[in-house]
Amino acid sequence: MARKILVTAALPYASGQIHLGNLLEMVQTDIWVRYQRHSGADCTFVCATDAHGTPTMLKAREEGVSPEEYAESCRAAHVRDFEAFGIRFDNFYTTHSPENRELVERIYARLVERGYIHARTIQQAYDEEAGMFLPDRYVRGQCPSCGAEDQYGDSCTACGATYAPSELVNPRSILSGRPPVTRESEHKFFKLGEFESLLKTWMQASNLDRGARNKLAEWFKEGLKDWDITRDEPYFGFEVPGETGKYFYVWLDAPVGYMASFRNLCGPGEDGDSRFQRYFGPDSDAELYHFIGKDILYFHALFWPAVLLGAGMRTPSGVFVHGFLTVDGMKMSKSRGTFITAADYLAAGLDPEYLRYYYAAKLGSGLDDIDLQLDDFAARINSDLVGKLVNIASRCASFVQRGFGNRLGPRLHDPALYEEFVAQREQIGKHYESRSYGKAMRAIMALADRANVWINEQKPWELTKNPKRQDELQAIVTQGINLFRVLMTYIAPVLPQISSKAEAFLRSELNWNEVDEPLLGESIAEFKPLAGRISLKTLKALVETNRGQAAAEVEHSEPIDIDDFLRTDLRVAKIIKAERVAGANRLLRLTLDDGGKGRTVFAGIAGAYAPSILVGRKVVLVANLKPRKMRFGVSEGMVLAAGEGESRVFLLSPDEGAEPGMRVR
RNA sequence: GGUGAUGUAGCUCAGCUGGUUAGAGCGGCGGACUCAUAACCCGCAGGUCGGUGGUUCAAGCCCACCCAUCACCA
Repeated sequence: MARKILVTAALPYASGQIHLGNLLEMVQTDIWVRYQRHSGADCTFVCATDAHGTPTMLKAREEGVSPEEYAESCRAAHVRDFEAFGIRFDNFYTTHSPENRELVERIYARLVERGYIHARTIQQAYDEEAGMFLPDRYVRGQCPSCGAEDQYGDSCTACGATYAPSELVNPRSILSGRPPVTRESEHKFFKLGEFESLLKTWMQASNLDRGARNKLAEWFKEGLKDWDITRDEPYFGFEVPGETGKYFYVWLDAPVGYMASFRNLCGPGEDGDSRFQRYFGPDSDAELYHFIGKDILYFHALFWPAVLLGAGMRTPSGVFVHGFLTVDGMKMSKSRGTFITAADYLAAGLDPEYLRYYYAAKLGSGLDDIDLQLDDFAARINSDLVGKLVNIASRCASFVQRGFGNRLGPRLHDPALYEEFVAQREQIGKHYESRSYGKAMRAIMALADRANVWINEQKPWELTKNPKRQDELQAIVTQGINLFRVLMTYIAPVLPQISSKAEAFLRSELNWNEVDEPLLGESIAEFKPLAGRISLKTLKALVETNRGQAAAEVEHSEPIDIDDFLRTDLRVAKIIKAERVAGANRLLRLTLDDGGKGRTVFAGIAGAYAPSILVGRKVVLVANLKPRKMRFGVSEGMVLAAGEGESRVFLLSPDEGAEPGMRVR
């Protein structure tokens, strides 16, 4: 009996654009789902746009449309982006749906019935001009703890203190800019604390990573507090039945949105209902897994199972938590150009399959962050995917075509080797199952290495000259093609496009459970390159373009703390020598006195400065910039200048008295 | 501040319940081959496994402290 599995990925929020971080999760989930389907499980994958909440309401207002219309346009954009990356949902719905409303109301009614809801009056910041209560993030002011300016209402980015918005010094609403007043409001609370022991039991029984368990244990230790599940109008969401002007908090209806998306997929009427019940009924034997980022573990491993337990429904079989994506070792940032959206990636002409492979190669089961390094990215695609894997088909195909009219031979030359490849299926499957895709990729690439070595040893190119050994030659290249076929089958969950191209080439389906049967005696299609190389230049250009756009919106640049800034070692330096660089019309080679041994820096300022007027001038130098090898030599730093480039470049210089080597801060 | 995670060759990472000379891929250098998308193959160089102290016959792996990085704090 095939496993029945329902999988979800975290709901992307309406107002956000899909970026490489969202894609990390979607790709992780999609690979798992595809693997399950390949290996014979009945696996369903649903998701939705998280439509509700204050940000959606305000954005819609800004754009002069209804929140429904706005959320729908976001959903369309989400669908488009995910499709481009080969994410194969069975349903991508929205949380603003009739199914979701019905489920939320039903669950809430049960929680009320069983006494898990109580009312409490709270004090909350209120913007009188905007006429609404303010979420913590909509109040800014001075941190009560360290005095840092312009901090959010919930925590300080400078000192890390957490507090209530009312504690901020000189608070103001980011909507009207006026100081908020405090108003009372009655909210509904969910008694999370009553579920502590049930949650602990659930945690033991369910599939959670060690890291996630640790985190939960930490929260249990702190004690579980009641959860505020309502918001005041105006709000975009579902109204609480029996109340006026009260809405369910977006985080209550979002996870229910998983169910609602599935309910929608099941179809209307009783048939739909019974299918739905097979997955969500209390005696369901279906597995239910949520893929999420570590930032929303609290919601998925505490609130969500507790709500389900409270409503007498089944709980998730597991919650799979992944880390964040960093780019070149740092958080994605608009100003660094590393906040890359799905659309940016595609616009740069990069193949989505490559990102899928790269993520797969680096993903493990834990919640460690994944770093996207551009050089590493290019290297892995070019050497692993193209140089190793695809190359196997490429180097064998020419023989099959020229010598045998694209027909494979009736036998393999080395059946034992083929068996070894088949024998890896189980282990690789386990790696997929446990989400250790990195290990799976390594195992596959190790086999690809073996295949390439084997072909080298067989030297098929020497046999072409010997008419008596044509059968042997055909058996060798037939084996090569078959080894490729096995590997493509293994990697198919990661590379849907390339593997379907491989299927077209092999004129046969890649079937996980049938790799032990080699493809013999069949005729195959003419070989066409399955994947091309990428150049580092394209990748770098992607970041550069983004950075350029970011510069245009300075006011939105992300705040950094003083330590971030101090990592940049700025020094006063004096230009000793400045000379044009032959072959580069924008560069000047500057020899600098930096207070130490001196150094050489290439600066793109030739369009604006004649070398002669620079000598003796003092500038500001980025002293700890990694040396960069250029065609003309190594640049050991950077001099600071303002402007867009070409002739519009303006060097910064210190006032009189500053000496080379002085730190700038 | 509290808590958690991470720190292994230039880069990305493996290293099972502690056990012989610490591994792979990429990059670098040298060589070989020519079937293949300058791909593939062989060889070489590169690490006091963040630091200090401890437990042990034996520690990258266990313990303590410290340092650095990242994250979370509903």
